[in-house]
Amino acid sequence: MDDGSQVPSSAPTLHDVAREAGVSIATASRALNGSARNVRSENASRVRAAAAKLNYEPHLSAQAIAKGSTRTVALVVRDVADPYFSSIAAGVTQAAQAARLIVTMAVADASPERELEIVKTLRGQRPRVIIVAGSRVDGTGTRDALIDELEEYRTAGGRVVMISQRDLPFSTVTIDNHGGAGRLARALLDAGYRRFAVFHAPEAIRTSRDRHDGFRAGLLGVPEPLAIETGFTRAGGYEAARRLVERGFEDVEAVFAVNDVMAIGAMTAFRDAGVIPGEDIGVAGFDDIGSAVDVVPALTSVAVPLREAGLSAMRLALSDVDGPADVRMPADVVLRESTPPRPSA
Amino acid sequence: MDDGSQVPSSAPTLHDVAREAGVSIATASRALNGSARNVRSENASRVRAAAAKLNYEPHLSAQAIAKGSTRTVALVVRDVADPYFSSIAAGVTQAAQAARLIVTMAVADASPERELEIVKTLRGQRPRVIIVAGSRVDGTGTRDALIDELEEYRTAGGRVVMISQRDLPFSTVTIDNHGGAGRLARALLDAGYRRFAVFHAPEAIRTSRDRHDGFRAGLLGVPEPLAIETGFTRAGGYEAARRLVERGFEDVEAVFAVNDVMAIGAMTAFRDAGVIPGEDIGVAGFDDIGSAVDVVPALTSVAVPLREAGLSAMRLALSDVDGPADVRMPADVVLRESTPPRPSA
DNA sequence: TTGTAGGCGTTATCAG
DNA sequence: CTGATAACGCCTACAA
Repeated sequence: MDDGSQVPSSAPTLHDVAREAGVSIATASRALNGSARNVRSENASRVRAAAAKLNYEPHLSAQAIAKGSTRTVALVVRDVADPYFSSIAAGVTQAAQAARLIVTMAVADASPERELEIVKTLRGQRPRVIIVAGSRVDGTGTRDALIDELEEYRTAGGRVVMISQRDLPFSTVTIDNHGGAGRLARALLDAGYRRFAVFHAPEAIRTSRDRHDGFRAGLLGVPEPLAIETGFTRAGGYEAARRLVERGFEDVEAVFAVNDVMAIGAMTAFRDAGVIPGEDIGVAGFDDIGSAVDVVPALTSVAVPLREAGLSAMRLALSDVDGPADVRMPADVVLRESTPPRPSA
Repeated sequence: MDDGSQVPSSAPTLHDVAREAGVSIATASRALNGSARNVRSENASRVRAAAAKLNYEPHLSAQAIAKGSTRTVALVVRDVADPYFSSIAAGVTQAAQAARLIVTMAVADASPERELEIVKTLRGQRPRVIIVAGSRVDGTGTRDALIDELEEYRTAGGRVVMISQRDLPFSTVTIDNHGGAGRLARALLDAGYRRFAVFHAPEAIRTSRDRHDGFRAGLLGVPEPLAIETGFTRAGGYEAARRLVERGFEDVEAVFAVNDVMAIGAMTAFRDAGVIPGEDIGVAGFDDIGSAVDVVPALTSVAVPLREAGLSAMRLALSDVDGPADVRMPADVVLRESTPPRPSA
């Protein structure tokens, strides 16, 4: 009646709960979260009842400043829509929710500058953890700035985990790119392939370089593969395949695209050009994303447990190791119809 | 020398900046963000210099409680790894970053209870906006609880936007599921198909039901399609196709799976059973996810601008309309090789 | 233009 | 076991 508040009354506070329960604000606080043992059980239930009645939810920001720490983990990815990153994100959020942590996500697009800027503003959140996923371009000046930024964050008490960015002074979850690609090379040799092309991204993209290098390292006693540089995306793969077809591909029996989306784009390009993948030319990728099995022919790839990588990253962040720790995710070859055994020439 | 702090000195505060610049805390605050006009430019630059030197970032939680509002957008999705949701998430984060907002993400898995719980704890963040994406099961008791929760949040000053959940008292971005499916039906009729099967999810999943209904509504003068209920996932599509093959499919010329991942799973199942999609049987999906064109035969689908939906959701949230507003995303048929024109019988 | 002081919603300390 | 009261880091009248 006399309340008359039609304005957006903001959410109830601890104060309201305490008043409703007829206790002090301190008691209410203790009953709700603190070492609850020290509050008379009758009062405790009064408080809980009041909280329930008012549908009270504690103000996380207020808690954060009072306690001096948040329950937030910040995740930086290059592109959420990319299955590679969204799988990692799924793993991270799963582990975070299990630990009752909130994950905030930022997208760095393709630019290292943006990534730096993001990490800067992320620090404002005072997250417990910052996880940076993504194959960052290295060699740029912003790289050092990024490291400084993260190191400062860490000395301020934060935890940093990198996914797939080795050689940085932080805990890292790495994918065995080099080894996996090497094993793929040998598997293809075993299947009878001898002459290869590699569709790779610019050297600055570490993941691409590692896979490319690993593949070449696995190749023994066969000619150096033809290297075609292109974008790290589906479109890149498509375009590289088209270039290969235009150039003529009599001297290549199979192509290795450094990731699956590129490989799938390449397969489509081949088909569009009348070249049948798996028949006229072998195709292999890396990552073993879900659609690898739905494509025709099913794509030979190297399986990387992306979701697991996200889980591991959180685990690494939460475990209280002192120095930077490393976890290496396996990468196992999965042969499928896109690279059928080839009668040795 | 006398400082002796080796412990994780926490991040610099405004206090530190002020001291470094030799001004009061208030002046520092004003120089950094407030109506900066009222501070002598010399002091202003001293403060900025000090902030830069200390690498100061304002504590967002502190700002939040001081100002009484955050710069956070909370996004609830069913599964980040699903391309449907990750595309929406990409749109949301893009728009949010443009508006200098932080997005926090929570994953509701498959359970409505979990969704309710999430929205509850989300309120603790006091986000400016809550966006709920995903085709929620309706008819459950938790549905009403969810609505209550969100309504309370809104009266407390928050903004709510639903994606793809019509008939709720909130602003909504809907996909034209019914219309799109109807147009697909007519396009298939035009292509000469007459007898259909529909792979759909349980009735409680609204999106599935709408697409199913829309498809039937578009069918004129042909027999009622065979309905096969299954899961809303790739595995569901696979399994439904296998069931169809086992049952015998002489009486069906094409199947409509209510989403692309189901359709793609179905195509793989057909192939595994020796049935060639696009030749022995037509297949169509819905969503037009990226891999629809990479699959063979390329999948006929209904294109839904998912990323745009995410952008629209943010726009809706930020625009200051009074009542719930609605935005409807178009859904356009894309015919591809999985449903080649069929010589009318 | 600047500084002082009070307040935001919690937690934590410290007497009662 | 409970209740004042002082933080936490920042913003913003209000006063100087």
